[in-house]
Amino acid sequence: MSLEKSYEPKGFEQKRYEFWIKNGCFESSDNPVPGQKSYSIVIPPPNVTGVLHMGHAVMLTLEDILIRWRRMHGDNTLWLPGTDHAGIATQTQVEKQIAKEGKGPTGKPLTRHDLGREKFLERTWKWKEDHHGGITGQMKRLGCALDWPRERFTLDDGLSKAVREVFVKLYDEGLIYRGDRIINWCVRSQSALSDLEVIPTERKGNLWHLRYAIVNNRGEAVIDPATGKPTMLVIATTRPETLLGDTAVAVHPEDDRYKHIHGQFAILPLVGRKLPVITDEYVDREFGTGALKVTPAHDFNDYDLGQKHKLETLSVMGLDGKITASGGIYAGLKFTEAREKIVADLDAAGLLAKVEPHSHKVGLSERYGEVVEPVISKQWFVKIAPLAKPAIDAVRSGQIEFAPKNWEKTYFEWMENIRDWCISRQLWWGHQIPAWYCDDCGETTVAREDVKACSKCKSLSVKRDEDVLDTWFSSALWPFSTLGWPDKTKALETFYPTAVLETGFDIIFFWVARMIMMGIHFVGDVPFKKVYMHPMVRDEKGEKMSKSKGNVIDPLVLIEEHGADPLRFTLASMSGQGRDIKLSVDRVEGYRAFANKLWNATKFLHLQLEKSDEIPNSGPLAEPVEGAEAWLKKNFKTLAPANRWILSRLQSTIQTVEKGFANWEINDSTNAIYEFAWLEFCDWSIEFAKLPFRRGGKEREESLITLHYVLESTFKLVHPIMPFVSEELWDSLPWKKPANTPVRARDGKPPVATLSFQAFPVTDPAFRDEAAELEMGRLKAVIEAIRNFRGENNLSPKKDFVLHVATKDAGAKAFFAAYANDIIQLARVTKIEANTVGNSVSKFEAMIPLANPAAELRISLDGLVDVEEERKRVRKEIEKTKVDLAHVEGKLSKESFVAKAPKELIDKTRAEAEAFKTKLAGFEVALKKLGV
RNA sequence: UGGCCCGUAGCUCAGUGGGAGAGCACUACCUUGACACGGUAGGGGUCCGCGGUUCAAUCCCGCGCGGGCCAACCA
Repeated sequence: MSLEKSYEPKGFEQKRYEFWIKNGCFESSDNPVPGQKSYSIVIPPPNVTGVLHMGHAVMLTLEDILIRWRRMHGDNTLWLPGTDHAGIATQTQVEKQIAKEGKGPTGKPLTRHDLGREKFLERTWKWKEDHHGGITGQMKRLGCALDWPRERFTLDDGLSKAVREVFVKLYDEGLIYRGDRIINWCVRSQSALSDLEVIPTERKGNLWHLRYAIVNNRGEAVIDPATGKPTMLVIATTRPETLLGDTAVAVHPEDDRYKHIHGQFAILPLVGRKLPVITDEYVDREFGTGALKVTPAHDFNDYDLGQKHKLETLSVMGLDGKITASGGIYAGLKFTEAREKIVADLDAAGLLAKVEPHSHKVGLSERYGEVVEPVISKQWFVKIAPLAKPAIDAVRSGQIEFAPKNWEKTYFEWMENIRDWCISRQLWWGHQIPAWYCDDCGETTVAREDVKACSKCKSLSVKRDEDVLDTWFSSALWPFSTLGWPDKTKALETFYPTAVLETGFDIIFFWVARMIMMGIHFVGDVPFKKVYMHPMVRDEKGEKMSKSKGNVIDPLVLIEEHGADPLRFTLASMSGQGRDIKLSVDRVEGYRAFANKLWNATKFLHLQLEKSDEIPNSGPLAEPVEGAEAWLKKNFKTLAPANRWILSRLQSTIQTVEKGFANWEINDSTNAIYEFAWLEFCDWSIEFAKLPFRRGGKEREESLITLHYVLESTFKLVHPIMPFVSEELWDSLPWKKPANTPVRARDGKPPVATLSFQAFPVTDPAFRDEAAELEMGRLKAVIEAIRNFRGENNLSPKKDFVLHVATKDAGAKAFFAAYANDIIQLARVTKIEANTVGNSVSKFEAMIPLANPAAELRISLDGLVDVEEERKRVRKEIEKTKVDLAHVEGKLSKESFVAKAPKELIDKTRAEAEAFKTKLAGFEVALKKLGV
């Protein structure tokens, strides 16, 4: 099989993916073979109508790496795909669409109410069907090894059944209740929101200081001892309109300014209502005037205060965004209008002490960015504390581990201060709450099956609750609902608990914590054993990507331009960072070059394997009958050092890559592969092999077998990260085996040639060779010293020169005898001639002293380079060596170092000092040779 | 206010209790039979500051400074 000139991902990515799907490469089994471990990950389901963004790309890449890696290790691997119905987001999109289509009966744009619930849901389902292929298709383009036949959707029948089961059970256990509570109300969407869906945002506003007259229980003014006049309590507020709902004022019990008003009453400005003065340590004496107006119906903290002090709760702000009838003369005004009017009226009445600018946090709807009002409303809640406790314990006891570990702290902090979860939403797109209210007796019936009659009075006049559940309610069940729960399925038995939950830290509370609670409560076991948090992707400046800023880097564009693999490699290599990834396109281009490098190395190997022209004994080479690996192992001792060296380096690489995958340090894996493949294999191994390739015969065969084996191993190592290009190149190799994971062989499926079914490399001590690594290190240093001479003198590679070598001992002599040809080849030397120590080869010469191998290298400068240039080079070397020597000698001259440092370190340092001295002396001689 | 993360070459980032690294960018030379998405050589850093522990600190500890995130009861 011949390869294209260079890496062009468009030519093969789609084809490869189709091949994997056709052959069921990503499918898992409910019946693993005996002894086979199962490994499962459920995908964090993206919004079904969404478009793939960078956050998805990170998540999908990292999960795919784990899945492919475990599959190559022989596990029964399930990566379960699916999508989320995303209540508000999807409903809003459809509403926007129908609004464009026409006008309703009142002449306003068409709303969902004009269509009616049934019609609207039909439209939304169609919308879902139309868009579903978008996001799933994009996952496929990224190369995700998802088990597609098991794909689920949070509103499908099975999941709906699970949702219903959970709701009914929690209701029966008293953990779901309906009640009037303060909640976040979004006027725009006419729905309740959970705390998490409200984003506190800094807004500029004012602090209005209002005057409340203080009276006793008989209505007489209370005299302020400080002034001798009737007390006017000044209270600062950012929301004057809420005063209509005030039912108390509060001061700190220890605040001396206000001790005389304890137990008295305040007259509510404009309204005239008598409010009790309460004391509570919650009040901050430092803020404003140290006095607080309490509006239990429209502020979360005031609500708590109200509960504690048994205050009346008076709703004055309606769900329609207008002041309610309780607001007296202000009834019917919008909140903003009411504020203006009330402030004006207060001012007119002389009750406005002062106004000062003040910025404070206002809750905005996550979805619409509009102000969210705390109001009292009848909603459904999950009583969360009893569920949270075991979920906290599971993490504390280590049953679930977070990585990075510090996220556990965040988790605990939230879980220990958790509020009840408001789960009802006034939407249509979602799981409708399975509660029916009886018109006759008022009973609430909650049931698994749809209800026709009241469970208490049997009346047929029952109405179903119109609301749906928070989207996250169904997401919380995802790890087990997708596996068939509440039925006791084989899938559940095989794959629950899942191995890993991998996601962004921004949904720890929305999703991760809730899955843990629900999993433990309903399945009796944690839903996953590990939680891996990946960083957020930001732009080059570190800013959050957003459409409005126009700084979005579209992963699909990057895939289109550079291929899925370079993008994946980039994201994986940046995954080790703390919380943020600043993505730069440069990096993607760099890894595209890496893919191209692999491509060309493979092309070179093909060329060599097939070569049959002028060189003797160099026809197409077949794989050794026992296989390359066995052959190499058998002949390892007699292989050329360069071959033993790269095999040994491969072992270290395997070890690092494996450790990185296992310990959630995937960037270590990517770096190890990159450095091995490029800096060791391509830069040195291939270059060393060119000589034997040119000569033909046994040497050529040995190097070919080594290179083939190492390259194939590299493809296996990189496959989880870059599945497409690794498979394309691997498949082109002549000696590949269809399948070699033991599990696949027993699985009854026909073996197809794919890396998915290849065993992931495992380190083999038989291929470790420290002596070869040491020897090659020396050889590389010799070659680099000569290259440095050439480079520093700007010597064109075309300029030839002879290298004169004077060896100082038998070892050095043997060394140069063995590697003369390699040095000639790689350092671009015409030839090597033997010389004796100290023997000049011309009037001006470059002399390169070597410590190990002990030798002097000489190059005549006649007609080659400017002598002054070479002097500069040598002086530079001398300076460098002097700094090095001073450093180690400084250490050795300290008594405390010699007394306390480990012996090996001292020995090593002494040896280094000797080597630097030798080198320095050598270069000083060299400088003299240059006439200095 | 509390918690967390980050501060290393011009840029994006690795890294280690014992002489500072990569990629990109930059300079010079090179179309050498895999690769110009390439090769070779090179320049460039008080590893944020100040203390402490240690024979030895960029790394560990403390205190600052700067940037970011999260949770929040300052109306």
